[in-house]
Amino acid sequence: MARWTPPQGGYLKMNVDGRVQVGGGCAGISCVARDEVESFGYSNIERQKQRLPVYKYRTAILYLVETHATTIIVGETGSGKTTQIPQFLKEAGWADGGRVIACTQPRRLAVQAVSSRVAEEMGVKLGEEVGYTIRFEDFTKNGVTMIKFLTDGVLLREMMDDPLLTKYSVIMVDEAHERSISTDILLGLLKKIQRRRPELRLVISSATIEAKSMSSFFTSKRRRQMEDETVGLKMEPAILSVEGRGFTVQIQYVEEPVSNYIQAAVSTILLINDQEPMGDILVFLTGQDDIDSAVHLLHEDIQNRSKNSSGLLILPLYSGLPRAEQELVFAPAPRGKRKVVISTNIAETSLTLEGIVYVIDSGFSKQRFYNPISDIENLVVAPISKASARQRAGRAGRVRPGKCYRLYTEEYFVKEMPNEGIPEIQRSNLVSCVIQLKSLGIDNILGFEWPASPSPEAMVRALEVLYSLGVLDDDAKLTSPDGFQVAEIPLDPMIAKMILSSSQLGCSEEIITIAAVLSIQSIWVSSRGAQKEMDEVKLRFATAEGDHVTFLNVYKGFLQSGKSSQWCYRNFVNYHAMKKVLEVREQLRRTAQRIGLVLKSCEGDILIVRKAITAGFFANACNLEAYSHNGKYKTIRGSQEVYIHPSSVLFRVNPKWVIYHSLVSTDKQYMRNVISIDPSWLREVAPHFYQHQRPSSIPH
DNA sequence: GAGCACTGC
Repeated sequence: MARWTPPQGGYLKMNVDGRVQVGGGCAGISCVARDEVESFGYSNIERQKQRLPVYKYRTAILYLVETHATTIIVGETGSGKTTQIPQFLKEAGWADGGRVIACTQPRRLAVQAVSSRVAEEMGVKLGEEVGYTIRFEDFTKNGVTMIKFLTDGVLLREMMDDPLLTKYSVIMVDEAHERSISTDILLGLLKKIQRRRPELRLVISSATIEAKSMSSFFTSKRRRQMEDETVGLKMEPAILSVEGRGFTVQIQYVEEPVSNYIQAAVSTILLINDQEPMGDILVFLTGQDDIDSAVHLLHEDIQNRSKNSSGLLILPLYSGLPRAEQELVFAPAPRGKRKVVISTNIAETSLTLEGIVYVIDSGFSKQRFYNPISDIENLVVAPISKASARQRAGRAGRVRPGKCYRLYTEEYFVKEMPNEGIPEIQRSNLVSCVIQLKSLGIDNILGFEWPASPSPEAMVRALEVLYSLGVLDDDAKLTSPDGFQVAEIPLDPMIAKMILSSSQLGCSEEIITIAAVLSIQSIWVSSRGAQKEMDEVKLRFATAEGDHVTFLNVYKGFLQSGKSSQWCYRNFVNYHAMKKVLEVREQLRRTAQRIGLVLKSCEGDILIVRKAITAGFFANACNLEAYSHNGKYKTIRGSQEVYIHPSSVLFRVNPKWVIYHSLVSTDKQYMRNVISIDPSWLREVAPHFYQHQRPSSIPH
């Protein structure tokens, strides 16, 4: 690779816009700051609690919650809102009489971290007065737990049994500014619940939320009317801001737009290393490729100029990295070395690194966009929002005053960068979301009040897909039993439908294994280095039927080895992933039994396994183009040009008819996880879907 | 013969 040329005669020129107090941050984890955790003793804890900014708002918060149906708390990093507000509420009696205070988080890790911190502060055992629930883990005790932390996804599942969430007196929705799909669905549903349960209190908490738009969402004419009827309770939300406790972060912008942000990032790292006092550097790039080339450029520089940059400890960070390598970023740098973490968005919210003093922000991240017309989700590099930029900058001010180098101009930041990102619900396939609402009895999906409405096209497309799966009827109501059963299974409806069919066909044990494997990222060890060797090992499990059947062979081998980690290591299989497969599989078996499915093995009759897969994924059927030399397929439904991904066991095998699990779009559309089928099955499992196809594409 | 931002049930 060519050596980079430093732009503009050496280094980027930065201008300084003065000192800017930066907010944002991961409230969940950030409240458990190191200085708080490392001290002992009740009085010490008490003193620390009083030092948190939120402490002086205690009375105000309790008053607002008492008198308002909804209270919006805008709190910056380190304000203490997540750990303290539930305790304030409990002390004020909101958990009396067996009622429970709930606090939701978007991520499992945050739920665990925050709940154990709160249990420690209250001097109780986790799982008693303070508990938590995430998928696979329920540390709560009925009648004992007063404060319960949970993911918003778990709370949505709870609504399927108890639509009005009657055991909760207050529900605090934390990190609402992240606008995840679950958070948005939850907010829409909570607004509805409030109409039926005026005594329920909501606390919406977030770092950088546009509080006014959230407030207007929770305000409506009908609500004002209720206000008159419910004496003393204000329906219009209260808004309270709590300052953070982060350090000042000085922001620097480039004077001219940069053409290559990877090179710009690399030269900025070297600039910091030459000119700035010690302190670790965190760089935000978009993905694995960017990160790898930045790491490469830096290593080249170290070799060429050995002196200056040899003091750098360069660490990549992204979710696909093997666990051990990921953990390196948490270890402090050796004496005299400066740590440089080059990361994706994972360091923006999910992971918190201590000791970062300098942040370099490329201004971009990878974001998912869904096209309802083609029904394809794409991952594209897109500009971030001001809210994200502030969040990234805030990562530099956790231990002492820091600096953030933005690789874009101040003018761009002020004039062009959007204030907030597009909520996930407006960028996603809505199939799961629609069936969830249907199962909660929301019949008029198109009339549902969202904090941000998804496009009608995406909504209609989701309804179509669910109709074709036979889980919605002509009136868009859940069918019985299929629709209700699919809604109960905590996976994508197409997977759920596949499981239902497997119960009828007599291969549910196998299909549940396949469903578990498909629901985790990858069961293979990621190793770009030993690719050839890995491909060869993979052939041991490969079958002509396709990837799904290959998964069955891997699972079988794993069980026969006695679930051995050595076996996994030898076979390039990710041991942690396989443990997860076992866990998901167990949950699915329990769910299947609960909803009355038949658990049965097909004893090697793979044909019916492929039929069951077809029953869920018939919409992803593709036909190899006649006389195609390069493995070109066309989707039957949309005549999209697609290819088998080189990681598939069917790559270069190119069966005439295939079904894929998902598409990845790069220079071509690649099908990942592919299985060969007999086209006659398509009409068998989905006659309604295939009867109106063009004559040329009708399977015979 | 190529590459997967991040979550969650």
